[in-house]
Order: sequence, then C-alpha cells, then structure tokens
Amino acid sequence: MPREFYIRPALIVAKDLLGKFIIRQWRGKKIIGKIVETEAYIGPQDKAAHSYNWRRTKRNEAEYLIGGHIYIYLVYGMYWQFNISTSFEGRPECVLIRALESVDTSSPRASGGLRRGVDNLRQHLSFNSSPQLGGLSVLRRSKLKVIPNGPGKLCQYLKLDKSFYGEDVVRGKKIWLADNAYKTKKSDIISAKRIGIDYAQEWARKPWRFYLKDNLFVSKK
DNA sequence: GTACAGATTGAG
DNA sequence: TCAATCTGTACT
Repeated sequence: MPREFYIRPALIVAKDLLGKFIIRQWRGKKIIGKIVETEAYIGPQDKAAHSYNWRRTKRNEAEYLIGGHIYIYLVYGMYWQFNISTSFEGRPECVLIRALESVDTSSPRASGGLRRGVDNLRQHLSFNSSPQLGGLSVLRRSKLKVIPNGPGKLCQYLKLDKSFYGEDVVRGKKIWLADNAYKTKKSDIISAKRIGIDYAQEWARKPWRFYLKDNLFVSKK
C-alpha cells in the first residue's frame, strides 16, 4: 500500500485496512494474513490513546511519525501490540491491528514461489467463501501453532517484536501490506466499542473497533 | 530509586 | 474470575 493510504485519519484507515493483506518475509518464506479486525486511536483528544493530551515519550514516539510506520509496544509484560501510524507527521494517530485471518503458505501446494503463493491466496479466498467450510477448515489444513485471532497472538504469528519499532511498512523489506482484488463491502464492516480501555470514560464507548462481519478470526465475539 | 498499571491471554 | 510477567513512566 502506498504512503497516501496511511496519510489519512485513523478512523478512515482502520476501516480501509479490513481485507488488506499483511506479508511478512521470515526465514525465506512469507507469512501472510488478511486483516479482519482493527481499532482506531485518534490521538490528542482520545483519552484511550497513548498520545492523549499530546503525550510524547520514548515509548510512543513512533505514533508521531508520518502514516505507515510501525508503533509496537509491550503490554502486560508479555504481549506485543502491532500498530500502524496514520495521518501526517506530528499528528499522533494510529490503528491497532487486532486480528488476522491466517493464509496458509506452509503447505506443499503453497511452497514454490510467488506464483504458487498467489494461487494459494485465491484458493484460500474461494475456500473461505463457502459457509460450510469457512476458516476452521483452513486451520485444520495449515496446522497452525498460533492462531492470529487477537492483538498479542497476531504478533507471535507474524514474528514481530520491538526490533520492528518505527519501521516503514511502505518501504518494508521484512513486512509490508498489499491490497487484493476483492473489495470489502461497507455492509460487511461492523463497528463496536474498543476493548480493554474501560478507564477512558466516555471515550471507551466510541465505536472505533472495526471488524469483518461473521469472520471466525475476530478476537471477541 | 521505587512503585505501579497496563490497547492480553488461557486456565480454572 | 484470575494471575502471569515486565517495562516505561511518573513519582519521590
């Protein structure tokens, strides 16, 4: 995805990210996931945001970078949280990526370069379009160790940690985002309260969590 | 120097 | 419902 995609308000980017693919180059293979759940944090006014009241520390510095940079931090002493900065430089908005639908690239069918990878993506998409089969079958086939259906687990799935702090996903060699041919329908996007921020008073009630309707990988159902 | 809470998770 | 686990941050 080009820079322009990310230089927009977090609330727009968070919705637009649904259905996009994250590709992670790791030890000679690609780990791929489709974004199915996000949350927007709009910065200075938003009491739930780390950048509330223009707070700027070593930890959240990356939120201030121009859209398309990684803001990653540790919560509860053990889980990484993967965010992408949005809007202009100096404007601390970001989107938390909360869940991915796994795309299997480890099967024999999938190994064999980009062409096979693309075929696998297509196959995966048509596979999932069948309500009878759905995502659970994909899990069975891919023998996943970690299911990326939560913000902490998604970082384990994509092998992300502090070393990605501040990295640019527009020019990324180890991680980047890509569009797909299937446009997400507006009616497939559900808005809900953000999770785990009850301390944020009225801001906790804002419907700034977005997810794909009926998707099995969404974190809390 | 020290206290403390957190954008989660899985087990019971 | 609860504890694991640890670091950045805000205090003294």
